[in-house]
Amino acid sequence: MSSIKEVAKQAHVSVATVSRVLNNDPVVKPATKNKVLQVIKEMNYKPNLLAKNLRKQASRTVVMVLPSMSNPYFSEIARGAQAAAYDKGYNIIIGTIESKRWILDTYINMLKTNLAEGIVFVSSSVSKELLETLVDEYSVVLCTEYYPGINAACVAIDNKKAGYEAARELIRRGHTHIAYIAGSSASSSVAARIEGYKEALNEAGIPFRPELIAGAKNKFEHVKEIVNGILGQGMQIDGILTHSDLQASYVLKGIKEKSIGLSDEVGLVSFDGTFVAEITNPTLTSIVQPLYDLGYTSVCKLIEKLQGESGDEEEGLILLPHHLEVRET
Amino acid sequence: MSSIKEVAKQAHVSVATVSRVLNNDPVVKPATKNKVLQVIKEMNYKPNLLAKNLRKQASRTVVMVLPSMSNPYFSEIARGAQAAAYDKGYNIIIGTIESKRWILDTYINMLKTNLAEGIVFVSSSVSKELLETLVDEYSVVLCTEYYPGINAACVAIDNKKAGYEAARELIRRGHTHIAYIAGSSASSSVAARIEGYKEALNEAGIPFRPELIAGAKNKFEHVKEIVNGILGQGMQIDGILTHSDLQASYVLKGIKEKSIGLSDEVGLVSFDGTFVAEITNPTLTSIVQPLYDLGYTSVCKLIEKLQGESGDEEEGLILLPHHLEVRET
DNA sequence: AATTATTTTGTAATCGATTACAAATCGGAA
DNA sequence: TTCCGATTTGTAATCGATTACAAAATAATT
Repeated sequence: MSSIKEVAKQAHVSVATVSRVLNNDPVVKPATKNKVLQVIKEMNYKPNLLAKNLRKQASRTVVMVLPSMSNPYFSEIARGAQAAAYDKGYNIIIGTIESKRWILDTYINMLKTNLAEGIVFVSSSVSKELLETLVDEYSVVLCTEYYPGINAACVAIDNKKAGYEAARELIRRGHTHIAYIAGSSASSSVAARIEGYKEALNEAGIPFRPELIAGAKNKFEHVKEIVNGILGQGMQIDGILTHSDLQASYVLKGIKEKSIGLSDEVGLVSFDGTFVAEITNPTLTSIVQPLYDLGYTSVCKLIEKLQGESGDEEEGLILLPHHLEVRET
Repeated sequence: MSSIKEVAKQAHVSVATVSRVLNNDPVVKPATKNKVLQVIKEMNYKPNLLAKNLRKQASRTVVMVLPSMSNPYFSEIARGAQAAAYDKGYNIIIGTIESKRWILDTYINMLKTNLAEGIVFVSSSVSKELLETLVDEYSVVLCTEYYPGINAACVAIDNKKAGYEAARELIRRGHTHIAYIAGSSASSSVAARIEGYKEALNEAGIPFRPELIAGAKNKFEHVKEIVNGILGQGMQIDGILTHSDLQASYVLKGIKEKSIGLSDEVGLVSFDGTFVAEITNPTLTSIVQPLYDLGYTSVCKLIEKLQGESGDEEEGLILLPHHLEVRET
């Protein structure tokens, strides 16, 4: 492997000059610059970034941690994140937890060992306690999930408004017994959406019934259990909100195979708006999140933070617009 | 940021000793080892991996390049790849091309600049020409797509057998006019599956008709166009094989909204077996690929290669088992 | 031509680890 | 005690870049 030293020797200049050429230092005389570039091309030289990174104490690498990869919701965020990193000239490591908590250490250690300069946590991929120990020392951005009291920027949608709009849509269609299949975690987005949901009920004069709310994982069996559980309590349901497209697809599946005792005329509105909403039969009405942009913006914010000189900026909530897409359900 | 030097000073030993402790060198006396470990803990010291990587000329990082992320087919491969990297103590960078060819350079440059030690190309994320220039100099593994004449290991399923089995299933059910919606690229897997398909036809005494084969992208509009094109030529179709679950879901969608002029009793078998096959209505009969294992094995092979002393091993085709999963279509 | 100012290049320290080799320490045998 | 070998530790070079500072080369000024 050719090094800068060999290039210097071949070009009859010092390593400093070669380095200057590599970094486009305008101080080098055009003649020498050309000579050096010539040699670089001839030798097919590429600088060793391990050395550069060490010297500059910067890896130009960021990490994005996702709960999982199998949900298209996350892939879309990751796609935006990759694009942002590319545009800003950074490398990005996309890591997933897959519900094995200890894997998170791998990614956090990248910060601690200088392999990465900053990190984006998507959804509930990290606990508040851990976050607290990180935000002071490292650059952290949150994506889709807000942690009150944590001093880190958060990029998300207005979940309360989204919950309100989703519920209002069902109410508009005349549904009044609306169940809410929330996400599994007690996250801020779930809480905010429920708030919005309540507000819509309230506005329509429909009493709020807590029995109609339950958390469920992105697993068919789990969703089925939850819905049947609510129905088993004798609750009449004519509308359902789900936290994700996948959950909604499971509801449809359950209805179809009659393992969920709902008529197929129940109103169904989901969150996310991934391609899943378009391949189910019937297709899903959903609150479409700007997933790509959420990923893109998160990484941009993080990199801005890394490059900004003063460390004490707003660190607020950055809300991106969502919209209701009415399809067949 | 604390360095090894400061640890050495605090512990009243040399940096060499600290380094030995960090690397579990059995030569250090237990007493000093404990003393050093104590200081490391007190100072909350973490070694700077940028320095270590430079010195050892190894980043313990590999790259996996995927055509895209939006297809669950690839996410599942990526999931396996991540697990393998984790198990082997490597970092992995998952990169997607998203049909912007120039992005590939980003990942290849990681090899050239010592940021990564090896690379896995999934599907047709790289051209044969480029591959040829890479395999001699770098460690390369191919995943799901084989390039004859290229000296790199390839992890895939037996596509010919899979094509045969898929077609045979439709024939078994009495279908004889079987269209094949191949992948968009002129890849080896497409060719192999078509070979198997032909073999099944041949075995059943059904004449092969090239008009029934067409490539299509993973886009609804494109699949619709292709299928309607075949039908427009007056071809009677009572069975369809698709290269992916997504394509099959588009066929179902087209049938349902009558934008594809097929009866809903047409036999449909897809490849992949992602979760998509389970959320469509009806659910998809498909050739299930061991996607997670394909990703896992690819990365393992790559790392083995990196760690192996002799560079000239078999480099052959590693075939993983697939199976036909009969669902509703 | 001599002096100064400016441009261009080179020398050497540095980033933070690893590791070959040398040196110190220790224990036991003569 | 003295010497030898084994164990343990330290010194310093090294990885390949960047960069402050010094030095050389060139241009401008008197």
